[in-house]
Amino acid sequence: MNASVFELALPQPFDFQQCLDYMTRSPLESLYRMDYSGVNRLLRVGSADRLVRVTCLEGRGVMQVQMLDGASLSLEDREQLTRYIKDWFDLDRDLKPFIKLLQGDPLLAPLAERFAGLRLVGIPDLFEALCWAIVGQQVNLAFAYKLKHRLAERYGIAADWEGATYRLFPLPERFAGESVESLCSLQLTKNKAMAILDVASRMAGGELSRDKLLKLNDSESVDQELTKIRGIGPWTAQYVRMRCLGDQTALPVGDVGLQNAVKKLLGLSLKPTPLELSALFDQWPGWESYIAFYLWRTLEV
DNA sequence: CACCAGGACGGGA
DNA sequence: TCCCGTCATGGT
Repeated sequence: MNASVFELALPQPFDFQQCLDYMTRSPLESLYRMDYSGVNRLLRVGSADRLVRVTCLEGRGVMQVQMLDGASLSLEDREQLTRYIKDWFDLDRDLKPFIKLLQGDPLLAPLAERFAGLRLVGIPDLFEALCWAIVGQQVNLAFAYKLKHRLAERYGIAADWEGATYRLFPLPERFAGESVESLCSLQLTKNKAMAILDVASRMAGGELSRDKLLKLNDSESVDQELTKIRGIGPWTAQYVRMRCLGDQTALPVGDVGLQNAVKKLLGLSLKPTPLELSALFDQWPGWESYIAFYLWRTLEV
């Protein structure tokens, strides 16, 4: 047994291919790279940047995590990486009740058929999640991916492996002393540039962190903590609760993609309003984020 | 050239 | 509190 590889038990249901399909949706994704059997990405583990490969042996019911540099992991590093991988693929969630909910609802049953085993792919790093949400405000996804790539390319750490370049999303500290103008040169709007610098500064100073947000007892407090930052509105806060904090009840009602998905689902002639979305989801309490995530998939498959 | 895109903000009723 | 105009930038 090589100490550079470890395994995690897979929950049921779990469909790795569904997760990979989601992650492959944009050819512009720059933070990880997929192939036929898994995904590689550069991650900071402890104080080192490690190239990590994730695959699944679904017959044995395990996920395999491999360090591509072949070097072993300390126990502490392995625990940290395990935490990250579990959050990335939402391995600790029991989806059985969710599948039951889908199957028992005529409106949602098709989702169970099409996406069974798909996990809500997370963005465990708060800074990355916030930046991704900020660059994604009110622009199409293709452009959002370009902006993220430019951020990673200019400010992130890179490592080459087998002819491909892998990038670590920049750390908040990297933006200390950066100007709004330098971010705007990447074609971020002024407001987005200022928001990212503000978030970076708060996180680097320890005032804002994922752990602190997780310790708040209700979603309203989280939204309040986040939306007090200029440039972070309700959509961004809800999005971060959904993709980063693992809040099953998060529902980005202002999301135009979700609105379009529901419009399609119900055969409406107009996009539903946030209020209408909220009322619709009242019948599925506790699984808002998963239903929203699955509905997003219906726009791309 | 119009309209859209996985919004945010501020002023006015 | 809710509504609405405005900002801002690339894609289609």
